Amino acid sequence: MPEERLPSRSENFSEWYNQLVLKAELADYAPVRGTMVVRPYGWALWENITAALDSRFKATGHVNAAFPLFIPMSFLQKEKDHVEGFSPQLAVVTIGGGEELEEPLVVRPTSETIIGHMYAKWIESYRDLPVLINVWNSVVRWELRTKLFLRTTEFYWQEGHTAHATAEEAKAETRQMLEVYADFAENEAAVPVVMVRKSESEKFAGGVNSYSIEAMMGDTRALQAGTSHYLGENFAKAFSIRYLDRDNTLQYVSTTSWGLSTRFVGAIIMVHGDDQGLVLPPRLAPFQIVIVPIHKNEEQRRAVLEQTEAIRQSLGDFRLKVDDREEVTPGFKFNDWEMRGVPLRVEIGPKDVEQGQVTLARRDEKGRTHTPAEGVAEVVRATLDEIQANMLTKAREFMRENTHDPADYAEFQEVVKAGWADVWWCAEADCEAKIKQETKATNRGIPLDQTGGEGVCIRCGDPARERAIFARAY
RNA sequence: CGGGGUGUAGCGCAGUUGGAAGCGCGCCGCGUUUGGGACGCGGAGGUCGGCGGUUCAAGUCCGCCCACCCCGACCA
Repeated sequence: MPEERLPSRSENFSEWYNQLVLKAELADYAPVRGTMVVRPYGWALWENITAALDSRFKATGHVNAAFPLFIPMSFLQKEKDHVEGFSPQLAVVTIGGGEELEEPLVVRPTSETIIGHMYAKWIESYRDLPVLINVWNSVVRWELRTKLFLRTTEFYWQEGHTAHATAEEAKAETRQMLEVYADFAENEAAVPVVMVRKSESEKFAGGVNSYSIEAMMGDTRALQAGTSHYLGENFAKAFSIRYLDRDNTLQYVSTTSWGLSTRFVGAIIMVHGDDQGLVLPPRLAPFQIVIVPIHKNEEQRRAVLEQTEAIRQSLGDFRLKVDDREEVTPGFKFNDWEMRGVPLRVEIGPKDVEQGQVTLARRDEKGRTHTPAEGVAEVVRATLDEIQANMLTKAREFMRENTHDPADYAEFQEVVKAGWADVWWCAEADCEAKIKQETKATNRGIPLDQTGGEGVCIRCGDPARERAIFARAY
């Protein structure tokens, strides 16, 4: 049954990814070009992501709200860089109820403008600040080249929008949310990331500074996995968001925005997946455990199912699936759940019942172990924790091994073919553009954690005060 | 938008000089199976992407259109 297998990651990473998304039933192509259906298994994963993030947002004082899908075209035009950046990607509604509209409506590509408009109405005094709102929604960007989860015409995400009395406070918020994303990525998804400041050419359209978490995929390409923008007073001025301070002086607020999307599902797939399929981190997996009962005859069946039910009850604290399908063999189920990335498989067969044990098979490592049925919950809990930690360690190791410090530009050109380059950079846009042209590697950003000192630009040799990461990116 | 490719059963594909629409997987039924992707027998399932043309006859030849995929430019 060759078609049941995936292409190997080494032979065709892109095809491996596409087929895995379809076969694991995370998503499917929808009728409109570039759009996707997130299937129940994929959505369950996304729900766990949203829950982990949402609790962090709430813990840092944010509240959720909802804003409209439609935005008047004129709103987009109020911030010059913003409209320039997003115009090519807009979906626009010109007809409503059969009538040509007075003013075209943009299907939101992001909500800074409409939220800015409302903030102008709601904010009058320093007592109204800060405003810390997050929204869970979907947005539309007419992308030219799409890929399931990584870049789709419509995508699901959260966008946080905050307004502050001072620039310092807004900058601190920007940084705080970047750290929230990094914490989520590493501790929930086992995805190691580098926190960076984006270069001028890579930053958000209309912002002052953009920051992101960058993750290394299994083919060493970089993925921008979450962003946090310091918008300064740009949107405050465009939408006249002002407040009276203690001294009765009219001031502009400083705003931020930050987002993390269904793209992150793609990151989890590409960071952890192997030739067998998905490998999901226990903290986010829709099913942490799958139980596969094994039996030959009716007598065994009764005994095994009885034991299965007992084990299931003792594992009641976990997200768990019992695969009691009669029409497929155990071997089929093993492969099936490995494709779907369930972190831990519990096998219960006649031998196990006889021995008073269960068989455990970890998704992150080969091999099986046995553990007494008595006290299985403690062993399972410890094993899931180990898997979670092991996945992060392995991904960190991979990132470290494939991040290089080339001595000169010739070596740089070599290493970025299959890895990241962490190098001194002169901070000139021109140099950045030429590097992109010559190597296809883009500036992923300036790591916040700098080694210090100074050097010379990897390309032009001019004095450089900062190091940047260059890599081919998704 | 430029370059390349593909549209035939749910999926993957074959279909010769134009002459009766097929194969594998999946699906349904029955039986035997079940510790790493089981097997036998019997079945269901088709506007051959669309429109037009050539022809006694078109999945096949011609024209136009549409959609999707891959590679680039744009991007979370």
